Amino acid sequence: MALEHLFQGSALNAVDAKGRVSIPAFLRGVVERRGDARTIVLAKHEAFPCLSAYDPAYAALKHAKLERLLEKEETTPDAQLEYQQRNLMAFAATEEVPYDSSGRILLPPMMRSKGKLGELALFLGTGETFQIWNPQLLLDDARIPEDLKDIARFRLEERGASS
Amino acid sequence: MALEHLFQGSALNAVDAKGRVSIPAFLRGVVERRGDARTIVLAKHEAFPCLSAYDPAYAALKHAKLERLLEKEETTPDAQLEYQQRNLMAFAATEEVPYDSSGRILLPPMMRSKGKLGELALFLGTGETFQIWNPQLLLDDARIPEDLKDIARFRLEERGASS
DNA sequence: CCAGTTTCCATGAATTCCCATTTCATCCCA
DNA sequence: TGGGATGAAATGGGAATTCATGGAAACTGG
Repeated sequence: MALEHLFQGSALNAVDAKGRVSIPAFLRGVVERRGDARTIVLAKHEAFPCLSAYDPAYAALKHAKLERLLEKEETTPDAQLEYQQRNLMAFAATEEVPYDSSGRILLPPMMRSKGKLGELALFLGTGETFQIWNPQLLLDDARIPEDLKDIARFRLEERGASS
Repeated sequence: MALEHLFQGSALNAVDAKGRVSIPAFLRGVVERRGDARTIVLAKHEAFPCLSAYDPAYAALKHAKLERLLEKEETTPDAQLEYQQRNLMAFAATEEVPYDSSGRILLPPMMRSKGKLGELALFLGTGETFQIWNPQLLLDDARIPEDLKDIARFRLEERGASS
């Protein structure tokens, strides 16, 4: 899977009282170049305490990949079950939300809770997808490289918050 | 990974009050021959106190290499985590910036801080990528060969600055 | 009619774009 | 050979646009 347009860079944006967040313009640019939707798909990240996000076109791609995998593999009960589970996670456990003309989404309460997001949302590009973190949780996570935490700290200072 | 066009040469350019720097024309030439983008990717260098820079096509190549590695490796939790970490460093810890018609980029504040760049930026071609240094830090680094420091000193004198 | 949403507009800051100036190397021609 | 003339590159400043974000207005279902 070689994608032309990759999510890259970092930004720290505010979540307002209504639960709105601006998706950084440089990430929106990638979403719109990959497909023409002004929509993103949100999911709980499978390993980290944050959200994983991507565009609908990428979701379709991932689905096609799963289908091909199923056809290749033996249709053992195990493989079938795993396929069902993955499909559930990929579609039932995600939410698709549009962003408005100013580039903001309304963070669905369930996702906000799943991602443990507070007043600040840290956006991190990771190539095929991007992540949305509560910056404090990232700083507290032992699995995150120190250089990346430095970036989070810089973004926090930039905004005038103390880490 | 055999690249046809390699970054080489050195130049010392000014960073203006708005944080803009001209990318030397001979480096821009390589960027545009490798792909057709007029953008460069900036990252903190992993060993030296400077920035590492390259073109988006090279970034995509590096990404594809990572993907292939993941597919080969066993999908142990360890391998998965390492993959996540590398992806974060490769994409979240970098910034892609376009250069304008006159060949200048706006140095993102975070990168300027990470690279400890002041009013002068020393560009050094290193083949697959190039580096951007604060010239004084290069002169102060014990790991840098004396001959290279001579080049830096020459560039500084050329410009009328004292080393 | 009210609470929760969604849409729309307002603003200040940041960033991009555009044009002017300068410097330097190269070229050309008297 | 000695000046210009030419062109590419780097740099400076200001105008125009975009972006993130706050708040008001309109809408909706109950």
